[in-house]
Amino acid sequence: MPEKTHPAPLRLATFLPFRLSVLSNAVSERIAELYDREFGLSVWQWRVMAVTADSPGISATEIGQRTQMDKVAVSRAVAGLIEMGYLERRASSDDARRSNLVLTTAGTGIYELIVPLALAEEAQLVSALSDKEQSELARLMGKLAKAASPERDLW
Amino acid sequence: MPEKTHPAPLRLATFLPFRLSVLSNAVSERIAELYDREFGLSVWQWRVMAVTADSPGISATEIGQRTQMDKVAVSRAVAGLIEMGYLERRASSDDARRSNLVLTTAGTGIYELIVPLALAEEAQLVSALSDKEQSELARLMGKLAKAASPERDLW
DNA sequence: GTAATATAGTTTCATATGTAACTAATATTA
DNA sequence: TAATATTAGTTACATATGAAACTATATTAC
Repeated sequence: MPEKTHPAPLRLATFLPFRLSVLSNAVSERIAELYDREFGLSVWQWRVMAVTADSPGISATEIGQRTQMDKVAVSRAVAGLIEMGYLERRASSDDARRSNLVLTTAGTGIYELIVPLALAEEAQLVSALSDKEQSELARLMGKLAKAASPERDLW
Repeated sequence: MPEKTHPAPLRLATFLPFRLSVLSNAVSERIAELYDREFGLSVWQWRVMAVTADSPGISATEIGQRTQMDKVAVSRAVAGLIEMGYLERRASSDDARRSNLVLTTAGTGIYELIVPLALAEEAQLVSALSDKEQSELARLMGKLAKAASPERDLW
């Protein structure tokens, strides 16, 4: 008489999507502490600031591509930052639909305040790993990202 | 005359919290495709089902601990699953506040349908890595999780 | 040059989520 | 054992989010 077949078990604790999600949240929480609690910025506002600082005059669409945010999220983050006085919209000479975004002086100021704190927090976090382990982790994450989303370049 | 000091630059694309978040989303999306599109389950309902399948009679509080969900999220996921007929609430004999949750026959049915699909998807994803790389990734993630959240055990 | 199509970005609306307040039951302590 | 504090879980409210519709401009096809 045939045995009842046992389906392959699934333990959440070893299931990659779950582990990644929990780890990502735990890491983000620590950094968010900085820009959120200290400066009232959301993750998205923080991302927008980062790419704008890196590429002044960037458009909302480009921001979306670089941050993996959709255009609505970008629009809202930008609106918030402008309201706070950290970001400025400049008319584009060649295309009236797009605008060129730049950090204001105030925006640059708080951005430059946050960056070293964020980098320090990150450094402290990864200091649990050796240099070799750090680069190995980065490499493996890269491979996985490509496997998960071969169509678009994740970063 | 002193040079203007350059603050350490921050490139989003190499910033760990960003990379983790984007990777986690990309991976989750692929699996969510299965339980969401096919069966109309949210991530949280799926997590609740997974731990309940693993531990029939579990309480909402325990579910929260195992899934890293807060009690409100658990409450809502449980309510939804009950409404869909996948989960059943049983009175606890010794403590009238808590209830013992179990999957219904229907719930077990669809859970056992999803599990092999989810595991197959996960397997396909990590097949981009060698066995050695897979276990190395798991190990490094574990170390990082402990560093990010030493107080509570993430998984 | 004009009609049709596509793109940049915003707004609207319905739903999801987090925080705090709440209810009911149990445990503590005096 | 009565009063107080804790715990399990739900509800209410305010805010965040995603999808679709919309506005304005630019591009393409004819």
